[in-house]
Amino acid sequence: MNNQNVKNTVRQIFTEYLNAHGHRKTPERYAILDTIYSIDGHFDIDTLYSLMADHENFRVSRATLYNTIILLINARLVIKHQFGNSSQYEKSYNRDTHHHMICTQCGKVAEFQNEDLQQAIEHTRLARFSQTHYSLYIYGICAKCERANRKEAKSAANKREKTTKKEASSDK
Amino acid sequence: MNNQNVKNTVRQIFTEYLNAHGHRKTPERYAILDTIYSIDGHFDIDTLYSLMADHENFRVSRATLYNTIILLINARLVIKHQFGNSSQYEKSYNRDTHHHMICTQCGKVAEFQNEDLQQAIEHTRLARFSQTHYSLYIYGICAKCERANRKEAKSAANKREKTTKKEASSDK
DNA sequence: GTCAGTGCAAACTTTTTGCAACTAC
DNA sequence: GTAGTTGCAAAAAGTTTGCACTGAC
Repeated sequence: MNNQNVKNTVRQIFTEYLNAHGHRKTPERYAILDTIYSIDGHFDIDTLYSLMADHENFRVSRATLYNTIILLINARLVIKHQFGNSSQYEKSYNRDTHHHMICTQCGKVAEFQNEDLQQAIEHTRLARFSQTHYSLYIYGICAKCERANRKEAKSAANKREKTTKKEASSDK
Repeated sequence: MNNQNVKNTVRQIFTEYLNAHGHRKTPERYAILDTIYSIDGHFDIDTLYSLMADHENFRVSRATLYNTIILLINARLVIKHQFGNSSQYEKSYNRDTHHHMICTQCGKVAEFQNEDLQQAIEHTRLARFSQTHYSLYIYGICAKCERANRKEAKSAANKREKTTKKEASSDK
């Protein structure tokens, strides 16, 4: 499905959602939906706010962004994540299921796909709970930070050694 | 392992961590660790702050809580979650691995265990990334909200029907 | 004695809320 | 016309920061 098709489809889904819940179909809401579906990957409210102003040439307030994104989440067109300090969002329609690797040191988030994992999670039966979606965050240290840490550990070890020698030398 | 044993062990692990990184072993830090390991389940900074004052009879500032909890996370004694608005934490040593069900409507978080899922996730090999831990959040609607929604959908459908009839009656 | 760590308050960031103006219905 | 939405600004909530004081080493 190409990008324009996706946009048309999600607009339709959103319209149905708004109708079904007695909400108004304002131009702001559709502009926000369109902008979100132009973004690849994650974004936060601030980024979306800037994009709305720049690309779409359609200014909406942050309050409206917060309001609208709640509707989009309920319409299952957007997924909310919470890594780092601010909430991150991403479009969810027609997007490959993926999981997240998060470096606990530098905060970098990378996506990866794994069919088996996906199947296992989606087929989990939960009592008294109807599953709509899920997020899997795997935390650890990315290759870059790993290298940095090895260096630090080395120098820390050196430092300890020197200290143990009771400042035998005038070395700082 | 009983609770006191766990507390002793984590204190020891923390001591080693502090030594290894050249941090000081302050009474505040140990009091915080102890309090955290007295809590079952999740807690946020505010809860911890209150508990410190009430139970431990040892007052520490929020700033110190934030500082210390970063150390505890790095020492792998505490895990940080981010559902809802504030960060949630939980002890991680000697605690059964579990996953989370989160109701997107009322925000309630429940834990569940699933050995297969756990195995599948832990044994996932990731390129250029050394996994330390993970979080699996399954979102959906809990039984309670499900029931509430069925009621609401019903009354909304009634409302639409009336509206479609072009206000045939004087009904509001 | 020194400097990392602490408490406090102020600052900052992100999100929510109250209200007047606007507009989809 | 009216009630749901919007924008704005103020408020709230959570977290970080600067600084003077304290105490672990």
